[in-house]
Amino acid sequence: MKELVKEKVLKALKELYNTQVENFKVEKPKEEAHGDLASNVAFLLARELKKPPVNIAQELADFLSKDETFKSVEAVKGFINFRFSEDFLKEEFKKFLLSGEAYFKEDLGKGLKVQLEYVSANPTGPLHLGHGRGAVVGDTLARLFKFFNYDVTREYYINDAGRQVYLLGISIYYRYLEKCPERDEETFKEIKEIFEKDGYRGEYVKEIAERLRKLVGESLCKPEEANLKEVREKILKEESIELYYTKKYEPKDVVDLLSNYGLDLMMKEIREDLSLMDISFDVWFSERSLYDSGEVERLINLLKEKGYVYEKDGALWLKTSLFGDDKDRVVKRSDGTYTYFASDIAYHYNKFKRGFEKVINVWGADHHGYIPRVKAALKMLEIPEDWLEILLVQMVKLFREGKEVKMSKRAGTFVTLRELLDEVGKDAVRFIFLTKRSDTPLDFDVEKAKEKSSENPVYYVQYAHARISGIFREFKERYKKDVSVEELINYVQHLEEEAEIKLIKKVLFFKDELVDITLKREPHLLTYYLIDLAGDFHHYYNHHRILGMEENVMFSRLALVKGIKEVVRLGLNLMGVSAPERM
RNA sequence: GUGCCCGUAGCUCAGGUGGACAGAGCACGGGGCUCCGGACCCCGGGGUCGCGGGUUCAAGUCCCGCCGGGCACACCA
Repeated sequence: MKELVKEKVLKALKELYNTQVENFKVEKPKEEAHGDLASNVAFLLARELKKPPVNIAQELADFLSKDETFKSVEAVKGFINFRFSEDFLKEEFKKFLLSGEAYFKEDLGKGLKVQLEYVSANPTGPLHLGHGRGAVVGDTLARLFKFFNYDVTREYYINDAGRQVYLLGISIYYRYLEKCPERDEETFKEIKEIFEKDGYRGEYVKEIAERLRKLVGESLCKPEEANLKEVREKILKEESIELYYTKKYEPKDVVDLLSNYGLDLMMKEIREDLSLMDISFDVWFSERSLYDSGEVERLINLLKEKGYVYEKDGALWLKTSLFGDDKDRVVKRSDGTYTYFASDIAYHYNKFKRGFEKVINVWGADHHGYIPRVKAALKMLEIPEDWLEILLVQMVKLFREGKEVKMSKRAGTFVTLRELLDEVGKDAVRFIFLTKRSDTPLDFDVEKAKEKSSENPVYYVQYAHARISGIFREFKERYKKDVSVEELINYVQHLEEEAEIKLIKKVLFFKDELVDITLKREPHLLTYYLIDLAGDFHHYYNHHRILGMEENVMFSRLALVKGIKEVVRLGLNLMGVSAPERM
């Protein structure tokens, strides 16, 4: 709708003044009294035309008034207020009814190759609420991009390398050794020391250790007597879960073996958690593969050739401070190993080489200090500045009975994403994660999420959908037949009431809304639109009967609610929330 | 200490590339179908948009300072 008006304004400018402006706005005014859409063009032209905005607005309004698209075009204090004619709106609404969601599609993306990377949680523990929020934001954006014809790749970067993976192995081994009837005390002491300092203390580690014990018995209690090869084969043979890391990587010692085994189990958990939320990925990208292929090393060499690497204190440093970072960063430690930053640059370079034209990373907000160094590295590689976009997602706080549930891995009061999903369900989780701008912290009230009332926006919106479905069910029941949209569109002309025209507008404006949400990367606005639309519908429904009215009234109203249902369905769908036929 | 984000009604928050009298939900008070789903609807009171300057025809929105809150500042990932 906005585009249409913009075009008309541009045409008018050309005819009246033979001029063009770029950055004028056509927007939905806050006040309905100011029309369906309003524009500020006149203000922007005042200087060039050497006329007061009020006069320009008047001239434009007079000119555009002739257009049948509009019921009225008025100049008010320099603004131009547009009001669509009802005939135009009804014709558009019919088009929408016939074509369904396709009516809202537009070739925004033009097939642009976009990669969205999100979640990418460390495979050393279960997903927590923050990961879930990132997952929902990323997934919803992916759906929106697809809708507008971007060529989207959804990717999960698995941090399966480095010290954390080693610590996972240590932690599993510690929990395993704890329960050994007889064990090598020397080894136990050594492992225990590392564990107590940096180990993962969650229950899930114990579970992995127990699962391991079932497979291999006590054969790892005394590592010097253990036959690593046999143990590994035993695991591969007995374990019912598909093992990737355990199979692919020859372990150098027991801890290494357990690291791989742990990774396999954790990744399985993570995939399951995500699929419970209907979230899936096109690519699962392994950090370790960047080392295997030599990409990390080659990348550092490339940066060396470009003269951005120097040695200090036995380590290799990257001159990120040249490109806006606070200080230079280590890429290769004095012990010869690479830092996470090094592989991360290689990862981004890899994305670039894969031909993505736009890359969007959805990161936890605690990573914001990390952004400048990544951006600096990309500049060194001469990758365009706007190629990488980073969206930060703030943490989620859990509230139960009005009190914050403090999360601490150590205290054991850690609520996982899985637990929340089990308790309140996918729809509520996905919807509520999108009820706030993603860059501000979110308070998640468990009781409200479970409540089936207007306290809970999920139900409010879903209820609108179910109610409309109910109307059509009842129609079929009473009249023993279905109605097709082809029949319904013939009655659209009979929608005359103000509330009905208002609803038609609301429905048709969904397209502008979607475009806006996509370009601004603010999927939370989807929830606000839907709550608003659902509210308008509930209001309408409470004041207007549909079934049993005389033919023109009944069928025109059926057409109207059919359209609303379709928009609610599409909106929920883009958020990955179900649109139930009954509740 | 430095950097980033935030401060809008009693509570939770929209609005933030400046634009027309500041919005919603909840809570609080009062009301609503013999009839399509009451998980709904209607009415009401409620705000110096943290404070102080500045830019502008126009500031909740942009700039500066201050106050209050969050996060980040490793040869961790």
